[in-house]
Formats: sequence, C-alpha cells, structure tokens
Amino acid sequence: MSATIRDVARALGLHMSTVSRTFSAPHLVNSDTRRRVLAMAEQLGYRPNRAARALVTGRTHNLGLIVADIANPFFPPLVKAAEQQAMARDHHLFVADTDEDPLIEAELVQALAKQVDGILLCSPRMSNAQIDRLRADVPMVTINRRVPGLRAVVMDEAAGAKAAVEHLVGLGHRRLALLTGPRGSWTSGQIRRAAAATADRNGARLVVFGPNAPIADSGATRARQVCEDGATAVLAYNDVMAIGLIEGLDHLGVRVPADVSVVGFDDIPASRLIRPKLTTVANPTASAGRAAVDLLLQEADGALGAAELMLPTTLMIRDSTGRAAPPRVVRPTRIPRTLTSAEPKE
Amino acid sequence: MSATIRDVARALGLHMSTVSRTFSAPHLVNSDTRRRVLAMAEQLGYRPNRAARALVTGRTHNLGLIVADIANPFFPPLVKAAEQQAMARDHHLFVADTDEDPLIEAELVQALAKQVDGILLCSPRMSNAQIDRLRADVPMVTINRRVPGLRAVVMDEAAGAKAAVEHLVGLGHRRLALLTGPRGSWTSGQIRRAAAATADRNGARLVVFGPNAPIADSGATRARQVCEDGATAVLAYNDVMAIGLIEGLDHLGVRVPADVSVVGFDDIPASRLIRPKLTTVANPTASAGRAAVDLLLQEADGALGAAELMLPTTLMIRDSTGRAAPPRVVRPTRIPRTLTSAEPKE
DNA sequence: GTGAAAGCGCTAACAC
DNA sequence: GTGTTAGCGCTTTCAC
Repeated sequence: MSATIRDVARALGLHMSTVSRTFSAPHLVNSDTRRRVLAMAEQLGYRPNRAARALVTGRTHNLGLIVADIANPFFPPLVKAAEQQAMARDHHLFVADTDEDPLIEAELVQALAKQVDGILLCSPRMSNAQIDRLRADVPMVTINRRVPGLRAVVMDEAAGAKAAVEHLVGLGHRRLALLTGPRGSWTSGQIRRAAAATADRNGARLVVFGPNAPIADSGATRARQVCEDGATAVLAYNDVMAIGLIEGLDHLGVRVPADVSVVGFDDIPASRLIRPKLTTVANPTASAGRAAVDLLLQEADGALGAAELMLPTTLMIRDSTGRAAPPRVVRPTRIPRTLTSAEPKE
Repeated sequence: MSATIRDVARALGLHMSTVSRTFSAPHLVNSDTRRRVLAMAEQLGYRPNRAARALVTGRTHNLGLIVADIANPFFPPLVKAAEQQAMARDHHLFVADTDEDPLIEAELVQALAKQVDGILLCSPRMSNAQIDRLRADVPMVTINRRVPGLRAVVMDEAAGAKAAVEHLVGLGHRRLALLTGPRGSWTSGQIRRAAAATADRNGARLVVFGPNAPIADSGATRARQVCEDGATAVLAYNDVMAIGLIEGLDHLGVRVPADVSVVGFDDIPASRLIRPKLTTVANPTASAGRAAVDLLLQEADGALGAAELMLPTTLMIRDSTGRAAPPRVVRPTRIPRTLTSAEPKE
C-alpha cells in the first residue's frame, strides 16, 4: 500500500499530528519542519487520504451531479462546466444518469448522500415531496427546477417561450402546436404556461401534444398529428425533438418553414447542422453548471447567498421559421415508424 | 447527523458488530435478528457509510473515469454506458475531464487514486512512461490505447481506416488526405499507419495534415490546404472534424462529394444530420464503456481474464463519398476564420 | 450466533 | 511548535 501520515512521521522522527498539520493547517507548523515534511512526503509519495479525512472532518470534498441522460446533448456542456468548477474549487464530482427515472433518481441521491458534501439535481423528475424528503440526507441544489426551500439555478425558458411565440405570431401564425417534454419536467411546464399565455394575449391558439420523451423520435412521431391538427408553427420542448420533427415533416413532404415553422430549445450544436438551420431558444448551460456548483458549495458551507439564480435565454432566429402559409391538408407520403410513443396528455 | 451502526445496535440492545454483519455478511447472522436489524435500520434511516467501510476493507466501491473532453460527442455514450455498468455492479463513478491536457490527466489520476478502486483512462494523452509510473498508485484500464502491462479496450479503427481507404480507392481516388488527431492520440497513430499502408498497397498516395485539435474548427481550417494539395478524398480523425471540413469546403465553393469525398470516424448522431450525410467508421463506444468497467473490476479484484478487448468497427457508407473527380484548382471564395491552428506535423 | 477489542488514516482538542 | 489522546463509522479477528 501507499504511504500514510504515519510513515512520513516515522521517517522524520516526528509525531503524526505534526505531519497532519502540515497539510491541513500549515501555518501552525514551523516553516523548517514544514519543508522537511513536504520533502519527505514527496519522496515517499504520500498523498492525504481524503476519505479518511472526511470521516473526521465531515467534509468529503466530493459533489454529486445527477442528470436525466448524459447522452442528451443538452447535458454534456453543463456536466463539463460543473466538473471544471468543482475541480477549481478542489472538489471531485460523481456523475450519475437516471435514464429519466424518478425512482432511480431518489435511490441515487441516497446512495451518494454519505460520500458527498452536496448533490446537484439537474432537471429532476422527482416530485417536490420526494425531493423534500431527501433534503434531510444531504444538501442539494436544483438546476432547471424550482423547489420550495432549495437553492436553484434556472434558465428563463418562459421568457424564451414568450419570445418564440411572439416571433411566430409576428410572422402571421395563428395556430401553434407545442410538443411538451417528459412527465415531471418543470421546464416543460414553464414553457407551456408562458407559451399559452402569450398565444392567448396575441389572439393565437396553442395546441399541446405531450408528454414526450425528450428524444428525436418523439418529434418524428408527432409530425403527422401536428399536421393533421392544422398548426402552422410548432414549438418543441428541446432541439433534439425539434430536429426529429423536422425530419418527420420532411418524410411527410411538408416543407419547413414554407408549410410549417419549427422552434426548438437549447441551441445544441446540431441545431446549426440541420437544414433548415433551427430557430431555437439558447440556454446558458455552461454558466448554469458553474453557478450551481458555487451555490451548492455555499449551501454545504451553511453560508448565506442567493437562493435562486435566473439565467437569461436568447431566441436565435435562424431558418426554420418563416411567414405563415395558409392551412393545408397533408397527404402522408410515408409514415415514420413509432419507436417511442408517450401518452397523449400530461 | 444521520444514523450510524451504533444507533441501530443500541436501539436493539445488540452489539455494533452484529449490525455490521447484517449488512456485510448477512448469512452469519440469525435470520430473526437480521430481520429486526433491517427493520430498525429502515426506521432510523440508517445507510452504511461506504467511506468508513472503505477505510477498513480497502475497497471504496468507486471508480474513476477520465476523459479528454466530455463535450466531445464521442464521449457521452461511453460515459453513460460506463456509468450504468458501474451502477449495475454496485459502484459509483467519478467523472473528470482533462481538456486534452496530459498534465491535468496525471494530476487527476493521483487525486482520485485513494478514493477509487480503479480508474478508466479514456483516450489518454499521457506518455506510456507517465502512465506506467501511475500504475503503482491505482489499478487502471485504458480505452482507445494500448499500454504495455495494462488491460485495454480498443476499437479496431485500423480496420476501419483500411476499409475507408479501400472504399475510396474503389471510387477512383488516388490522392488522399488524412487529418490526424491531437498529439498523444494513440488512435490517430493507428488510423494513420493503417491508412498509409492501405493507400500504399493500392497505388494511392496519402498526405498527412496534423496534429489537429479534435474539434470542428480544425476541419474548417484545413479545408483550403487540402484543396491546394489536390487531394480528392479526405479522412478525418473524427466526425466532428469531418463536419467542420465539409462546412469549410462549402465556404470555398468545393462540392462534397462531387469535388472532394470526406470520411469521418465515430458515427456520432450529427453525422446523419449534416448534408451530405457523412460516410464514417462507426465505433461501438457504449460497448467499450461497459467492457472497460468489467475489465477494471476484474483488475481491481486481482482476477484473471482478458488482457485486451478489441471491438469491431463498421464503415457506414453514406453520401459524403463518391467517384473521384479530376483534380481541379480552387479559387477560395471566402477563407474560414482560423480559431485553432495546430502545428502542421505530428 | 453474538460480543469484545483493535485498528483503517486522519484530525482536533488539549497539554506542555 | 509539537506531542498526546480520543474518536470519526465501520469491519474483522478472536473469544465464548
């Protein structure tokens, strides 16, 4: 096994506690002693065992990050930013993936609780009550969700939805469709409410399709329904679904944006790759990841500070939105396979 | 603070060790006692503290996963699969990102060494010597890299490169270009050697441009050089670069595949989104992630088993490759901005 | 089948 | 400024 504090102490004829202090409170140790300890530690390859330290200090210097699906392109930039911020603040990060399952989510929080100083809940699918029960076990901060009593980092997707609907109405659209996100998504509710209110205020009608798994197939699957409904513009819960929708519409021979306009959320890199380039609400995910780590550390320290951080979103107008066409009836040329079908109401 | 083994024991008038055994060696405990302990643990919300357990058993039930860049779309499916496999085998996963920096990589290994049972090194950029030095600190398994003495999961990108070059030669291409990956990438070397050998064997010439940061801008930046060189087909180290290259060529007014054919590696989702759809060598990254966890746990257990797993790759022929056009001179219409420029040799 | 005791690597009073 | 001591939560001999 590798060297311990005791090995270093013995090699120097010092007591363990002096060596310990050299690492945990260097100013309390004679500068010459300190130098010798450091040198010997270096030579022996000694590194403090954080887990052992945690046992007595109560601080693990680890954080947990729980996301719904790492493979969803929305998350990697957030995970990366959180990891780097944690690192910069001398903490390591456990990353876990729930596959959109609230049960796994709750289990994960409990499993990690003892080995971390706090947990970042990213777009959690649990109920408020469940989250509230877990609060006793470990400090938590949510991202993309507001839970009473918890600090949170949220992105102003409501403002994004409002801007998107106004953009669409300005282009003459009067019948809009919204593809919502998965059951339990707080963001989806925010978008829905804001979109509905804005449509209402502008004399447009908003038809809601959902819940949907936040994957491309959901978009593809909904393409036909949206057309049959007669909507001339569609808001999708995220870019991945929006891209799936554009492909689904393409299969049906429906042109974007000539026949139907499409707006997504997130501004993932792929949204600039698809043709037409996707009009979308950009989310500052990296900033959110960094800010959430700061908030969590604050929480873990029992320090004061902001209870909530609201980050602005930006509507990126690109090529998937255009002037409204007169309503038309669609004759499907090819019906896309349904890989995932969700219940048709939320 | 939350309940400990001692609380449970006291509440039941038992000794700590009996409670301990209930969780770590249940068969050694009277089935009735066991039931009472479990019930009381449930009631008190007791959960074993893994860090404390690790201190005595030497097994943390944690693993580390170190990747070059989580935001690179190659990695998320691998991270996800590794995380789920680790979970399934009752281990948690630290995930860290090195930003392609070998120094950070080495530092990370040392920092995590004490809190994990092993580390997965994913496409490491360190030298063999550095990795070898770290072996003493913690069990490691590499992915996408062969290091003497370490177990590894590698994907047969050499076979992929060979298939790609043969495909290109079959289409009449005789002057090929290769955009290599970053310095320190083992995979890049494998691709290069296989591509060069295959070109050679087929009377074609392979010109090498590199090293390149594995990002889209590298591809965009190389577009002009590749054209000026006169190559009619290009192999890019990964899909992200290939996509950047296609966009760069587009800016130059060079048509893909009419003027220049492009092949990538990885088969990321975006490769099917870009037009023309990208011909690429698909890598089984999810399988690699799962297999690597198994190998690492084997290594940590000191168990026997495969020293190396070679996973097959598949050439996906799509729309970015076509028959060779006669060489032509390019008059740049617009020179793409250089965001990242790397040294022109490896 | 259960209890007693020692100790994993480290820190945190408290002496001196 | 350094040594002494106790103990964080747990497992693991060894008795009985």
